[in-house]
Amino acid sequence: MTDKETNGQEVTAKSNFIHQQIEKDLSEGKNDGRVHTRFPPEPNGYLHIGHAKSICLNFGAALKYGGMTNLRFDDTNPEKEEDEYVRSIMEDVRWLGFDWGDRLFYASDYFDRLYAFALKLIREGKAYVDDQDAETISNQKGSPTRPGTESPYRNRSVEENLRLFEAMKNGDFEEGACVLRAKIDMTSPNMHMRDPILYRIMKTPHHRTGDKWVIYPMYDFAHGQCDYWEGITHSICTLEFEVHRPLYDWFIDQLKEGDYRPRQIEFARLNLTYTVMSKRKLLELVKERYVSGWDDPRMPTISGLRRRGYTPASIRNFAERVGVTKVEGISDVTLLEHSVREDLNKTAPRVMGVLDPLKVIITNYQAGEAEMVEAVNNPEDPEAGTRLVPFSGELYIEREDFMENPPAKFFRLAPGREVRLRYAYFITCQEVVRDEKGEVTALLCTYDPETRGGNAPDGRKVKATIHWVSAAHAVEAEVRLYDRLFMVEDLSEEKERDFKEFLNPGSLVIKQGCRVEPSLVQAVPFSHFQFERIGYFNVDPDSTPGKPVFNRTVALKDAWTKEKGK
RNA sequence: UGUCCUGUGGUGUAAUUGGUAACACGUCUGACUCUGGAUCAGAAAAGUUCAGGUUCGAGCCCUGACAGGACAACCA
Repeated sequence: MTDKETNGQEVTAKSNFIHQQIEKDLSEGKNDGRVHTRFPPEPNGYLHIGHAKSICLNFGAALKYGGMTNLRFDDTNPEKEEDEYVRSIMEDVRWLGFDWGDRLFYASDYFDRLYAFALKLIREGKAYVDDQDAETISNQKGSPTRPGTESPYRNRSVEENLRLFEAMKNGDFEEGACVLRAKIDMTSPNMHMRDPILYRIMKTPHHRTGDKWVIYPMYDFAHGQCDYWEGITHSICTLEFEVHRPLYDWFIDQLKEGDYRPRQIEFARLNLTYTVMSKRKLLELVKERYVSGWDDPRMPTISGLRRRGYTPASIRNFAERVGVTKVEGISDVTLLEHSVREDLNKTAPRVMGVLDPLKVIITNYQAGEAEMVEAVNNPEDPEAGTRLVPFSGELYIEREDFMENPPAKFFRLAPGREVRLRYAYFITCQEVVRDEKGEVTALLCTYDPETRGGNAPDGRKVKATIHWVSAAHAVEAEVRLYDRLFMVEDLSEEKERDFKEFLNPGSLVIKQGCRVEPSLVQAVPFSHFQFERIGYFNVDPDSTPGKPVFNRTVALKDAWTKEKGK
């Protein structure tokens, strides 16, 4: 990880409806003027760009109003949760530039208190053990348009409930034999209020509590209470939990002693064009090897974006730009791409690299000789200085930069035409060399020694400047070019077919035999570069000594490609 | 045939809380340039889902439609 740990402070959050609600709460003197948020991932997968939005929102709001943010793992389902995910989530949050201080919690930290709270509800006649199976309970729940009916076990005595619940905890029953339910209202128009399940029996070891428990609380029974015990004031979550809010509030009502109470506020999750954002689908892509892993650079995961070459600042800026609302839409990936280009343009050192080499022989250059030319490291940053790049009579240029029969708006090299080799000399193409199949294998060119450094003393201009590397000095590299993972813009509109049918077969193109300037031999994994005129690249950890591997983060904006498309 | 949420340029958001639609990305011009990058200047693009109503005045308030979404896991 070579990106600097910024703590996200420089993100001056523009206002949104959540900030407005926080300000209203503050002005009404709620919760002693405290603002305390939390980021509550379930450790059942890697974090993605949608989580990044939530992280920025939660940590950002606390930063803005002088509050704090807790990191809390919502680990109430041992069947899905693993330590690997816990590890990766912490890494990703830190990498994004946020700090939860010493406030690292797990829902499982509260299992004892949750159990005690359940006991209290039973004693108050507000919870009961139901012996029915899942299907029966589900049928009794009714439907969104039809009220539910009460369980025959609903009115058991407090004593019996206490005894049964303890037996549940002691492992006296099999999985599925019974559950603990809240006694609320089976006719409520809100399905979540129809005697929701509080505890179920699961004889699966938990990643943190081991086999201490065989009963586990449901999300609804855990989340709000954890918020309460941690002193959370604003519990920000996504829209699908909106219908859970009355239940969230009901539990808080049972728990609350003073004036303090946490408040749940929902916002629309992030959707991005040409990708999927559900952990279930991402897990499927990983498990079935459609991608190389959670950190495959084509994945919208934070680890994937990191490996692809995205920077924390670019992701934070993106999160800021998409804003926070309750409108479910889909944001354009090009906005994300714009955010990295903007950041990398200011910070990435420029280098020269040729993806598809075409040999150029400078016929009037002394064979076997070489010299160093000075190149600017970053025109956007004078502090970045300059470097020396070797030049010789045998070079490689980009195959795309030469056309034998150039169309009107093609400005680059062509027979008889003169162009500038960046930071070096003007060259003119004199002759095209081809193999027996007619394939162009080399170009014979002449250079003008007077143009050293890139300018002609006689003031003559060239239409184009192209990049190059010296054949003898260049380092061979592998370059991985990425394109969108899916071929359709909005996957949510393709409900009829399996999402995997829309995978883009060309999302990864591996190019071997690329040539990069020698300064790149020892490039450190995860460092960023701009290959001049091509795009931004990131060193992949697959690199080996002497054989770097680069990932294309994003291409440079390219007027010629656009012109070609016309 | 329910309850709740949401409808503003192509996309994402704004609109001093009732005062005459703004910003970003994208698109299109042009300038500049040793990256067809960056930068700079400018343009096109919504009259706010629709219909009524209140008001001197409505994207904001009211009513009713319409459209999209969420909710019937012992998932979160």
